Parts: sequence; structure tokens; C-alpha cells
Amino acid sequence: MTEKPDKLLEEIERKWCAHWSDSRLYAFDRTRDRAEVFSIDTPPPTVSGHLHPGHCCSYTHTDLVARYQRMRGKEVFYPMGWDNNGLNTERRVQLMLGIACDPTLPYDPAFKPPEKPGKNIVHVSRPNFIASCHTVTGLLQKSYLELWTKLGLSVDWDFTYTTIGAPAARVSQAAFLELLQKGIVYRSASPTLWDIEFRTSVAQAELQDRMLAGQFYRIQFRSDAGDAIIETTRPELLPACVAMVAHPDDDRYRSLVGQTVRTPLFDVAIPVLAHPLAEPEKGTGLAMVCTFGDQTDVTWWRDLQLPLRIVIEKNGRLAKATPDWLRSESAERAYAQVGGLTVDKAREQIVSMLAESGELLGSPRPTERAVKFWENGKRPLEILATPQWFVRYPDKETLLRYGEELRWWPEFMRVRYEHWVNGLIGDWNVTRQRYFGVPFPVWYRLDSDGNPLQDEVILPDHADLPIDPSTDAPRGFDPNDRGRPGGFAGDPDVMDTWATSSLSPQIAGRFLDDSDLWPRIFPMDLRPQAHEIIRTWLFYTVVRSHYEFGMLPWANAAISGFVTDPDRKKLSKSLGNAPDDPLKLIEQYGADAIRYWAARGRPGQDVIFDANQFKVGRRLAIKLINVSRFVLGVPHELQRVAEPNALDQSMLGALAAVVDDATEAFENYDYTRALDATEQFFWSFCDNYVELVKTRVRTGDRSAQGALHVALRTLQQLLAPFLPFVAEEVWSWWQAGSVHRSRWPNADDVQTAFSGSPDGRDSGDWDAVVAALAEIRRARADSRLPFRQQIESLTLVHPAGIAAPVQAAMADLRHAANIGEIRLQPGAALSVTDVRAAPAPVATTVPENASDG
RNA sequence: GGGCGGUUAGCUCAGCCGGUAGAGCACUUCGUUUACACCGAAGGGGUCGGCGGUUCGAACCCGUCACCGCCCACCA
Repeated sequence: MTEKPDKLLEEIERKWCAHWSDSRLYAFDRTRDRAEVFSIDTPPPTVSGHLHPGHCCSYTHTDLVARYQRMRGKEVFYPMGWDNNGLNTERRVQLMLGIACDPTLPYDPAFKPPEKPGKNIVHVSRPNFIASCHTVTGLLQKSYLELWTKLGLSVDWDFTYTTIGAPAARVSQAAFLELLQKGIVYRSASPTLWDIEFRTSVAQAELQDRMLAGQFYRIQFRSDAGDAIIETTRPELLPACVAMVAHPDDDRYRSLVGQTVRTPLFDVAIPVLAHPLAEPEKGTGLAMVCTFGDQTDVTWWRDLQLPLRIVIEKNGRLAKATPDWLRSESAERAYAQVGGLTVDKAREQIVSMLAESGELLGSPRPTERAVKFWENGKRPLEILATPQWFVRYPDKETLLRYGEELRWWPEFMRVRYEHWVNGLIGDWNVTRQRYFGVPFPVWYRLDSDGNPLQDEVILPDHADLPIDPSTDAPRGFDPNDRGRPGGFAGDPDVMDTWATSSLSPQIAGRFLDDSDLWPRIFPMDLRPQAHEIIRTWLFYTVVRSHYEFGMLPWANAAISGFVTDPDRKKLSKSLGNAPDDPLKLIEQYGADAIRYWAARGRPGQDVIFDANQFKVGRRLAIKLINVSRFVLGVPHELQRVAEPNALDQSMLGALAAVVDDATEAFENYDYTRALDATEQFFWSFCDNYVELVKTRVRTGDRSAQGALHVALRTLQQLLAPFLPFVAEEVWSWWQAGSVHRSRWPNADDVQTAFSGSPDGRDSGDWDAVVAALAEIRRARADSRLPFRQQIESLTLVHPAGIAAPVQAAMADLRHAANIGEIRLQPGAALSVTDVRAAPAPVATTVPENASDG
């Protein structure tokens, strides 16, 4: 206890980290019933990213709730997962090792990934690539584990999972097969959003609109039935044009609708049709429909049953071969100039050809428009039609009902879910043309030419899961028939990362393997997560839980905000505004200090990264140590006192109110309010109460000693969720067991533990004495006398109501401010007059015998 | 274009059902008071984003505008 404080905090954190781990303090007691359990569907962090302070913030929020619930007597199921599947890891591996996957290459058992990336990217086989992914994520997981441990998260590490691991793959594949059997999952070559850079399909939930500059081109179509002019930003899609649409009420085109016109350059006959989605105000009011320029094209294509004319390929270039619907010689000639070009180059080319043919009217008009990107991508998405696995959504009413049933913290986050549900288009594409993910557990029969028959799916036995169809052969087939005509081939794709993480309750709760555990934790109590993934993780989990269990997966959703820099920009590596490694911050300020900062961020609100708050938190932690030293330095028998002091009782009355406040706040997931109430009282306790009773305590006053100890015990507990390390340390000085397994304080107990009577004094009495003390201290400060020099006397003018409590605390007030005599005088407002200081310096400190009154 | 949050002291934020503004940090002054100098006490500092309205009374309720952040939106 004698070390310098700065070293002391470090020691304390190291000591309790080890102790909690050794004693398995947070181990989940799986004998408890569902009613006694509080279960948390912890967000598995993506381990391919960088650690930054934002990680500390939201995970601390969850831990605050977990620790509170544990102290309330709940057995807390608090697992951790590592989200390591998916593209993020692939990109990380490519960056760290300089390798990329080429699935056509054969497996090389001798392959060892390079330590550092070389000049050129090395292409390796899929099994080699996946092995490297595992190596890298294993490495990264360690740094996350270290951070969570040092931050003091009260996770039960025995329930750790990874989203790429065999158990997760088994759950994902089993759930997939079940939905397939129910007809909820289907395979279709429907139009799909496609990223040309990563060459994978993506889902609606992963879209991001970005504003891009573009040009409107005014284009004349060939028509005998009147002017058919459109405006488009994507003239390169002209060869994919299948129709033209106008709004049914648009008088300008009434005669044109129903006619046939021909496309410029390519001379393809297309119908002019009416559709309500065509907006008269946009462009010329006449739109060309291509397969596919955007989502509206998809809708028109479906509604109007138009032909499919795809010209853009998976690599984002126009197909090299002339499409068969371009018949005329001139069309072939025109297409020959664009086939094989990228979209951008093709656009330039077509524009210049249109200009030449005179079918481009006027000059291009610049515009800004929203373009769809994959959130991870750098190039605009295209819409292609390739075979994909889709999950049908439940109807919107059902989904909205779940949104209503779920309790949202904060409440306003609910609308984000509702908006998302209302804006759903089509079904959920769960397919990704990637490598490091959970494979689809299916094979296809091959026809006599060796092409997969999409409708002839071969499924594995449930008992064999998880399987990798690219290396495992279906039962009853010769492995050598893989790829042979008449044989089989594995599904080449992997599941969308959300298709796995939407099963996080089942994965964490070992749904398939542990029928004893599952009913004790499901449906879960809490899903904590960030608001940006309401439309993905939260929404998809609701969908999956609906299909598997017909109920909400959890009762509460606590939505956290972002951590931003002082300019309100989200902290991120790419913006370059992410400050230090959070591990360094913990080293510098202490974990309790970082947690304090995090706890000051209210649920759902963005939190500003502010080193000042770390200092405040650190100060609070040190204060708790110091005041505990003082209080525990005096005798402390917690026995009832026959005649409890009124001040002591009123202080405990005020503390009891704080306990109620903090408890209610925690019940509403408002840990910030709980901290605020506790902290405020704590400082007042230290600065006012402890100072007031010092003399009484020294002279053996049982009432003051008892009250001090009740208050200290309560405050240590109230602060324990926020400052788990320091709270545990000071608790260990005088209590048995861990503070984190102690019973959360109760307002009645706080009052009765000491006086034996439940009707404690009004906490207003405490406020009155505090106010009087402040007034007296002000007078003392104005007198400019050193504290040791006693002020002979002063008059305290006071409103009528507070005479009694002030009178009762008279001796304490005099000693705390070193005043010889305090005269009371009724008046309007609290003030001090008639200060009489002793004429000469007097050595008086505190009176020897303080039991006078 | 639609929606959601926010705008209160230099900074970070409280302010529950409307009763003429609070805390912490920072700043200034004072103080070695055997828990704590990573301390204690005191002090200065705000026309509560703008404009209307309701009310005896508005930071708080209503309308409107501005700004910041975020989410969503069918790229013609």
C-alpha cells in the first residue's frame, strides 16, 4: 500500500487479471435455470481489423451490464466470438503475406507462406490459401484476447467461438440444409448485385450509396412514331437495351406507348411500354430499360416480362463476342468496337459513335448521382444474373412485429430496423464467390459435357457436417468422379459472412451439440451491437431465429454509437485519425480509466475520444483507493448503534436514494446515469462527509464509524462494474470473496444495516448540512487564514427549514472548518456573516476532545 | 429526396412531469488539514443555435429555419 499510486494501479490490474482467470471467477454455472440466467449474444469482433479505442468503448458497455446483472444474482452467460471468416480476412492475408487464391491451382503440401509480402502477389491453391487465413486469424485473435482481458471484460472464455471454426460451419450448414428442405432457401440465377473488382455477388444490406459525378447523354432512338429521346448516364448499356418506358399518365408519350422503336447504333427493335415507376420529371420522362443498369431495370424487367440481354461480364467488361441479338451488319460493326472494353472505355466509345451518327443530341450535361457500391468495394456495382443461393424473407408484417416486440435501447433505434424492413427488395442472397468462408454443403451432378446441373443437387448426411464439397466427396460417389462428365462437382461458393453470424446465438449456445445448455440460455436477454449493423446482423439474426424457433432471439437490443474524434469523424484507420493502440492507452491510464471514459458514453450516442476523461477516471480510481485506506484505518465493527447520529443517518439516506437511482438506471441499460449518480455522491462523501466526521471517528464514535463502513461498502459495490480492478482491490482489503460476485446493494439495507430502522432520515437533511458546510468554507476562504488558524466565531444565517439538521451537525461542522463557534440566525438565504478571526496565529488544530457539542 | 439523433460555460456533457441555468476538465486565487499534491477549499465564466407561437412563466411544449453527425433511398 505504500507504492506510488501510478505504479499501484498497474500492479492492481495485473494482479486481478491473473486472479480472476485462475479462479475462473466469471465461469458460467451451467446448472442454473433460464430464469436465473442473463445471457448475452456478444458481437464477435472482426479480427482482421486493427485494434482501436472504439473497440474498448462498446465492449465495455456490455461488460458494465454483465457485471451489474451478475451482482444482481444472475448467472451471466457472456461468451466471446471471433469473426474471422470472409473477405476481410482474405484481404488481410493478401496484405500481410502477399498471397492470393487461385482455385484452379493444385494443393501444395510443402507450401509455406512468406514472412513478408514480396513484390508480386503469389497465387496459391484454395487449400493453401485457407490454411494461411487460419494462421493469420489465429495470430490476430491473440491481440484481441489480450485487449479484452486487460480491459477487464468478464467473459467466460470457455465459451469462445470463431465464425470460421468447425462448430460454426456445422451450425451454418445444418441451418442451411434445413431451410433448403423447407423451401425457404432456393437457387436461382436472378439478377444479383455484383462487385467486378472482387468478383463476387453481394447482398442488399452491404450496399452503400456514394455520390459520383457523371454526365447525362441525350440520345435519339430510331422511331417512326414520333420523337423517342432518352437521357442516360450509362450509354454503354445501349447494347443491353430491352425496352423503353414512360409513365402511363404521361400525355407526351401516349401515342408512342405500344409502338416499337429501334436502338441507335445497334438497331434492335424494342417496345415502348407504360410503367408507373417511370417518372415524368426525370430526364425526358422516357427511360431506356437495360438488363441491367439499376434496380429499377430489374423491376421493369420482371413486371414487363422483358428479355434478358446481358452484355457486362463478371470482370466488369463488355462481352467480347457479339451478342446474338445484334443481327445487322452495322450492329456487329458497332459492337466490335466496344466488345471486351471496360465499362468506362465502352462508354467513351459509344458516346463518340453516337456523336458521329448524329444520334447524340446536344452536349452532355454534368450531374451528381448516387451510385451503388459494395461497402468494401472501390468500383460501382453491376447487376448480373448468375446462379446464387437465396433465402426468402418472412413477410414484412411478421418482421415488423418482431421489431415492435424487441426492446430497443435507446428506443429511437427501432425506426432504423423498421425503415430497413420496409425498404427490402427481393430476397437475401447468401452466396459469395470467395474462398475463406463456410462452404455450401452441396454438390451438383455433372452432365455429359461436365457442366454442373444446377437442379440436381446432392446433399450430405447431417451426421457428416461440416463438409467441404471442394475436397469431400458425396457418399456413394467415387472421389475420382469429381469434375468428370456424369460425375459431380462441389458448390464453388461460400456463404455470406452474415449467413453464419446471424446464427450467433446457436453457435455460442452450442445449439446442435449441447441440449442441456441451450434451454438455459435461449432466448437470450441481450444483443449488444453497433447501429450500423442493424440492417445486417440484427435483422438477419431475427430472420434466422424466426425460421428456426419462431421467436425473437433476444428480449433486448442495446445499440451503441461510434467513437469519434473531436471533429465528430468516426475513428478509423483509413481516415488516419485513430489514436494510439488501446493497449498503450491502458498501459498509460489504466483499464479502469478507459472504462470510465467508455461508461460516460450513453447508449446509442457517439462518444468523443477524449484523453481528459481518462484522467478523470484515473483520479476516481485513485480516490477510491485512498478513501478506502482512510475508512479501513479506523475500527470497524458493523454493529447497531443505540442512538445513531442524525447526520450519519441522513448521509445514508442520501446514499440509499443513489442506490435506487443507479439500480433503476442499470435496469434501463443506462449505465451512464448509474455512474453519474454514484460518482456525484462518491465525491460528496469524500469531500464532505469524511471531513465532517473525522473528529468523531478519531474519538471512537461508533455511529460515525459504522456509517463510514456501510457507505464505503456500498460505494465500492456501486463502482465495481465501472472500475472492476480497483474496486476488487479495495474490497479484498476487508471483505471475503470477490466484489463482482457480491450482492448488489439494496436501498433498504443501506439504511437499516446501520440504524436498525428502515425509516432513515430525509436525505434533504444531508443536503442542508452540505450546503451549510460550503457556505462556511466560503467564509473561511474569504478570510484568507491558513486552516490551522481557528476562526473564533461566525454567524450562519439560514432558512427556517434547515435549522434542525445543521444544529445536529454543529460539532462536525465546527471541526471540519476549524471554527470556534457557529451562531445560528434565521434568515432568508443561507449565508455567513460576522466572521471573527482570532487576532493572533493560534496553534489550535482540532480540539482534543471532540465529543463536546 | 425521406428519416433519426444532436446544437446548453473555452472543452466534454447533465438538466426526469415547463418555475428565471449545473457538473467535471481547463483557468484564477488560497491552503502541507497524518486517506489522498494524480490532493483540498474558494472564485470568474453562459442572452441554453436563430426566428415565431402557446403559457402568469420556456433550455424544456408547438411551428419553422440553420448547422453538425448518422441511417435509408430505384444510378433514366
